[in-house]
Amino acid sequence: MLEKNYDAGLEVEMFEEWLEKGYFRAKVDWAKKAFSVVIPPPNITGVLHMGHALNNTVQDVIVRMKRMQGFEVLWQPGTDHAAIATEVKVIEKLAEDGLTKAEIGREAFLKRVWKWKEEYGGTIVRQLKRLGSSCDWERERFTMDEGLSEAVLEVFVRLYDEGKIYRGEKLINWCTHCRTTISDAEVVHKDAESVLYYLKYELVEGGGFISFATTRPETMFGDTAIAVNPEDERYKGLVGKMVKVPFGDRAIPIIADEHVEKDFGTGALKITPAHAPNDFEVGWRHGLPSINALNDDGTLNAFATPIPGTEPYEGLTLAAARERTVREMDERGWLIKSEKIQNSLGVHDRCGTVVEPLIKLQWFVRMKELAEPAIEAYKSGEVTFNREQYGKVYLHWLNNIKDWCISRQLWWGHRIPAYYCQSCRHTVVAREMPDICPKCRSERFLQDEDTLDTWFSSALWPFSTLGWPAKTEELDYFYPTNVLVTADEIIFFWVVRMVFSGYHFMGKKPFRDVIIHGKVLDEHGRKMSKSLGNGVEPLDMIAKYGADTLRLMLVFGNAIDSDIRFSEERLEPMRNFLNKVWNASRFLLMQFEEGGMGGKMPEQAENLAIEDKWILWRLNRAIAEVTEKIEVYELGLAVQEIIDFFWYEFCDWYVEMVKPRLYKNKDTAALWTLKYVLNSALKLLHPFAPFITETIFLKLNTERESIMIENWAAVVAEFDFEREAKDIEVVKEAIKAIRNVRAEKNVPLSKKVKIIAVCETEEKQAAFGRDFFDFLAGAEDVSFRQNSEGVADTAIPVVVQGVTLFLPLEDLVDLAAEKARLLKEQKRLESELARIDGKLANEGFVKKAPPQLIAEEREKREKFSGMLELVLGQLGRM
RNA sequence: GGGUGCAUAGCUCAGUUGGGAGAGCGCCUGCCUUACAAGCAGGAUGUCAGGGGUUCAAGUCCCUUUGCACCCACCA
Repeated sequence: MLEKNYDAGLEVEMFEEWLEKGYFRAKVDWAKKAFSVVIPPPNITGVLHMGHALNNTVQDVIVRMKRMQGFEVLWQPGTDHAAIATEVKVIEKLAEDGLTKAEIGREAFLKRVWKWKEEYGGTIVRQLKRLGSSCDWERERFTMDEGLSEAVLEVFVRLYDEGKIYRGEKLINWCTHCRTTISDAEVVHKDAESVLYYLKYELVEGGGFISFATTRPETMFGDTAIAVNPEDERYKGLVGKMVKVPFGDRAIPIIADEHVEKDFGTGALKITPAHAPNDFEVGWRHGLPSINALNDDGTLNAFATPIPGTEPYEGLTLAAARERTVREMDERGWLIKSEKIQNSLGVHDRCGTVVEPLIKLQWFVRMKELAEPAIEAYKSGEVTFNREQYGKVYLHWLNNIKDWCISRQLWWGHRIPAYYCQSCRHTVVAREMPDICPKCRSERFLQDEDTLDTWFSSALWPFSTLGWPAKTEELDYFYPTNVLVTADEIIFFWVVRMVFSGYHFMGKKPFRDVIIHGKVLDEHGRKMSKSLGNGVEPLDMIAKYGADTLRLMLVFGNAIDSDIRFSEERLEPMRNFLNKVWNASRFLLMQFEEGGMGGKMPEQAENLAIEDKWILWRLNRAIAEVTEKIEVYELGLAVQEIIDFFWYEFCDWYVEMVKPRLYKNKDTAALWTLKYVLNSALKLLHPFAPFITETIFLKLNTERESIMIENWAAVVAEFDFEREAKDIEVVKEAIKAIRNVRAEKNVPLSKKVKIIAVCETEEKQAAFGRDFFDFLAGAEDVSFRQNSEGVADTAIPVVVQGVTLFLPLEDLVDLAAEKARLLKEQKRLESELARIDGKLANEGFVKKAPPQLIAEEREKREKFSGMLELVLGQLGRM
């Protein structure tokens, strides 16, 4: 017997047992079909947030169903070393002890990071387990594991040998806060209000001026030209002339370049190749020198030459320098005016610091060629997205791809395997430090100080976790994986990079389906964030409601790709549903025990009643529907169908219908059907609510081991009881109509009523003769007549398809009211018929609509006209 | 500047090959019916943002207007 309420507190123990029994374990088994998924590895700095909860619920639902369907399922778990995020955390911790990373040195620092990882890195893994994630936890990997690091080395060396990795001086994005380069994908653009300054520089000869507009006057230390559009008549005479940069007293040329827009500002543009992407291009085209006036920490360096005779600029921050340059220009009359404009600023996605474009010597991956198979993969349908729009985003990014800056000035990460000969400066890229320089025979090498972008290693995740570069059976069996579940913001960082890495190194795509799900927002539709303090801890919700409830809430009532507004109110309906499941199960268990079956049930269906056949037929539909919806990753619709079936059909109707049979004689067919349907429904629900379904399943099937290793619910061809189902639907209509009348007349269910049913066919009689009318409609008994002759005029008529039911409620009847009710019904039926007749009379419809649909319309017409006839007949009687 | 998505009941949202507008919550009425009051039964509520088009048929496809959200971007 079950307790009165489900206790979610038992979930932890249950999970431990699943682990012990090895249900999540994946092994190569060529007799079975493989199904594999790689987890988007959470950062070791992470703690479980609602986004993770959603992401992992979706994956868990899919893999749990696949496992029950008989696939050999690998859900590959693991964590990411999260280079910047982790390094920042450890630096902060160091600061608490009054230390800096420079003070303790590289080796000691890395030791501390590893220690930090041991201490905190497993937090999120424990939390994922609490959610019920059925990963093969024995295969947990970490992006800095030995094996995965070997994969990184291999990839770097191979790409270098192929000429796809190079080192070069290019304009990169520099974060002055994190003191490292970042990739384009890590720069986010924020709208900003800036000031556009109109300045002028004096011509070297002739004493004239040229004016231009800029939002960054503080970069003028790096100006190496003034550019105008070649078509611009205003400046034609000036091109080739020199102007004086007041700061440092340099002279720079006026050049013509098509990049300059005549209509913006004054039509002239200062060119600072070292500090702006466009200017870098212009400078490159014109062979201009570039002057880097910035230190790594965002202060100016010695190239920031002041106006002769003034204090140095060196050491000033950019903000301070802007203020001072503008002031000094103004004092000399070189500031014409300033105006506010809207533009956008690139900031580092991790820390929010404004990104400075700088020229630096860095490592890059040449992307153009690598991107091609990834583009083709989407175009040919080898790799799909659950929504076309995400495919477009993916394509757009790949079509406009630029080389990927992969070196980072961090210590935590995979160190770049480039070695520089200390005597001849020759570069060797190799899996390990070379013994001897191939050029000068020197034996002294220094390894590159930089590490790789975190995403460099996660790009390899689908195959590095399976043992690559070794040739493993796992790779043969589980690669490519089947589906990747993630959020849209990760498409560029990760999805794209896994795809081209997969094609390049494995010769195959890394996965077939990419499922992009929405974000979890707070109840007002805002992002959950620490600064707003509006985050909701999944673990708190799990503690209060149980993991099953949270999981259901995250997928119910939302299309998979739309954002979810989280509110505790949304958890309650799911808790209520699970409570319903629990209590229905409790009731059934009571029946089975009282039925003296002691858990032993008949193996086969025998002597099924019409309602048994109906629910089995309806179960078939539910199984087909739920399975299909999960297959196409529409989990919300799958849950909707489970609830519709279990609650509104099985509990509200079927269980009520069979109560008389249970109470009277413990009807075996009813018991069998109840158990069969409940077991099947539990299986359908299991991927979403693994804990409660396991608990109930084991109580219900004491001889079984776990619901997890049962076969997925299957559609049974023998349950093709469509005719019975139709009759039961009419019975339901009738019962609803009777309840309706009772409610209107305020007749409680406890006041029993004799019902007279006027119907022709025996099947209808069989359906309407069931004794559940007592429970469901408060009927004392149902008697049948061929026609309505002799039925008291004071009986209330209720018309459904093929049947008129009379409720003799003499003392309550109000003839006028009943007449009005029937007239209303007549009107309704007539309008339905008019609609159908309109359709059927439409030549186009009859000619072009699918025959199936036309047949349905004809059927409806027959039904409604039959009902109308009955209503009219009754009206005539009255 | 370029692109994408959203607008459906009071609220939050489903509605995926175009074929009789749905759920949850809330609201109203009545029920302590021996599985469940976290429940049961009944009820009210929609110019599916506005306009145009395609089609026998449009919440669903196309165009357009308005409002909102997001993404990309080398707008000095």
